[in-house]
Amino acid sequence: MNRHFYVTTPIYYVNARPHLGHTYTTVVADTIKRYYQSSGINVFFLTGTDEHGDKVVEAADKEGLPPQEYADMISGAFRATWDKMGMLADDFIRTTEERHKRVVVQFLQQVYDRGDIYFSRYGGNYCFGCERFYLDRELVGGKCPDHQVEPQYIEEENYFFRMSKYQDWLISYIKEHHDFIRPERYRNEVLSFLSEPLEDLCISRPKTRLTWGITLPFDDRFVTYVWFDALINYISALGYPDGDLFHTYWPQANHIIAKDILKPHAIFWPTMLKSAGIEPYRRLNVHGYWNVESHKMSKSLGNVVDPLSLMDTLGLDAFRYFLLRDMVFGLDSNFSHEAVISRYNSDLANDLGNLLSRTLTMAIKYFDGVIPEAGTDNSGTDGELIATAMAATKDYRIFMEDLTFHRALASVWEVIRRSNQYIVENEPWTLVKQGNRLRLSAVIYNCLESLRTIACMVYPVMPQTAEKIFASLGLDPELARSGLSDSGEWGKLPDGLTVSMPEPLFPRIETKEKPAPQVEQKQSPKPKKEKKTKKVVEPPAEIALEDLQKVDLRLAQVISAERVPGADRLLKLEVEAGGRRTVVAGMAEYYTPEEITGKSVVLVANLKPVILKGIESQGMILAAENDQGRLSLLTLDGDGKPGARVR
RNA sequence: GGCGGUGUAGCUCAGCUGGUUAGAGCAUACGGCUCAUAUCCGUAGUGUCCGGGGUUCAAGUCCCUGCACCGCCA
Repeated sequence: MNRHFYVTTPIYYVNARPHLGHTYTTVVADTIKRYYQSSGINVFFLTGTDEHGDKVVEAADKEGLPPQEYADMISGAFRATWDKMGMLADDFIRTTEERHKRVVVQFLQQVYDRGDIYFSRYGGNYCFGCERFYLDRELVGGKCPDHQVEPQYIEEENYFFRMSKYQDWLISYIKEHHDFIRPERYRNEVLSFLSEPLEDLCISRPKTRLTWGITLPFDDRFVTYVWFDALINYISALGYPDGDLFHTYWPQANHIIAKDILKPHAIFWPTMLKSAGIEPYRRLNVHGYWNVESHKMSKSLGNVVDPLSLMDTLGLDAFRYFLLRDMVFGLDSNFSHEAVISRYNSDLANDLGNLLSRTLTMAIKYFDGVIPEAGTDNSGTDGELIATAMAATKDYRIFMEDLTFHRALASVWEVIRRSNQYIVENEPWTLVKQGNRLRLSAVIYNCLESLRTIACMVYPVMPQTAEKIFASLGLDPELARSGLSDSGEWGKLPDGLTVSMPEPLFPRIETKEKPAPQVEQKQSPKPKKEKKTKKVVEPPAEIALEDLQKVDLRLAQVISAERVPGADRLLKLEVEAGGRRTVVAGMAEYYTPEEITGKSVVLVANLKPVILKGIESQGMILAAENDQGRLSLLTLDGDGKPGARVR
């Protein structure tokens, strides 16, 4: 096995503060670092911030700060967040640092000298928000699909990287190296993208438009395109080209990214490296998004969860556990308060926390806290407990290395469950009454040894918890950090140590059985709502009055309605709400056009318009759902003038 | 429109190269224990394995097709 491992997060763009997405990526990298380190491997873990480009200039302007000062501030926020979370990053690189700029310049020169950079003039529709050109067919109604702004035609000269030259090489490289990009879905996606001709990459920006960047070594009228600059951080931080770190760690480079930056990492970066004469990274590991309370995480929506505030209530370890246990690496997941509490109480408090607590209590009660000898009487279900633990350890390693953390943790929980079973099967309290000290020793020893094994496996994900368990077993907590290097052996726990009872690892979080803010259903027509006692949908966080006032709710009357061809659910409605407008509503499964026409409904009037099946929907009609998922419109009880404000 | 993915118990998901009565956790009901953070253990379930064809002695698992959702590309 190779003795070195290099894990990176992306360098985070400093136009926004750290949020859950960044936190997840960094927690994954930290977990990987701890896993390998604990297994006896030298790991280098890199993170940092990406600080050039016009979006940074824009964000800085908004704050009234010079770009560097602004970048210092946000970069500092990232660093402080990771410090507070105890991330074991070995370096934190910033693209505005000299050491980075120097390498970027050298890299550009290498690629230039190889003849892979050329100068060209072209023109097109440019969206300043996206910092990119658009083809006509990409525009929606003549506007940028992201920013809803008309792009401007500009013509300019720029430098281009001959990415297309390396297309065939890249395709065969990906095909020959099966785990170069994983999970496989993203590998397929890249290959599918590469099945079309690749365009060359524009790698410069004229200083007339942007000065916040690294000047090209071969033409000082231009700065480097931010992606070209940023990707190089992965080697500049290692001291490319001569640094020892570079030689030691680069061959084992594992990048962790979210799926939105797949293309730069899977296509730009390997071809850049190839051109510069550098070996490709070892692997690209791609994860999905966290949808927060059923809304998509996105910078533009701004519905981000502050990771620090969440950790304060849950505890760092529990938070990390949830992130890794609930997301299937590579797929999107939902982040809901309900799911977090459920995981916390059942997995952490009931299963693990309670196992430690009950085991230690017995060790203290029956043996004065001194770990007994394993003894010679292993007549009960000892063999099964040990077999489960050994098998789980093996699975765990496979899953960890495969980045299927949810399964790795499930394996650990098999041991935890088996241990709880073991206690019930062997009834230490009965052995005490029978005076069977020999058998009692074996049972208690096995429970304690099981906890040690569990702590070792849990360490990469929940380092503090692992150390607490070690400490309460009388072991040096530091040993938890290297516990995986000799796991897979039963009986490593020395007898004779003195255990101690810690505070509960995970005190239960009582879900106050609040009767769910039942809005008095004044007079709901027929859709009798079932009492949703169980599925209490966690209400969103409290908002202030001014937040509510951002929403423009209006009474609207449906003038006409028709089905949208090619969509089972959609109705196209014409409504009167102090002015006519078109709304596309997903009501076709529940209302016919005839039924809905004439109804007085509630319209969200200032919702950003969206295009659905080619129709612009200028608002949203409110409806509520019953247990079967059937929607009923919110209508008016009495008179009201269309367009009236709903308060 | 093209390519790819997903669709399995109320919820979240396992089910490898097709092979006995389809599994786990959570939630639910009932029972047991008392060492424990009212925790733990056991039992009980329910599933048209998205629909429709087909291949096969045998399909959740392969092929075709339709639907829904998602992603990438256009």
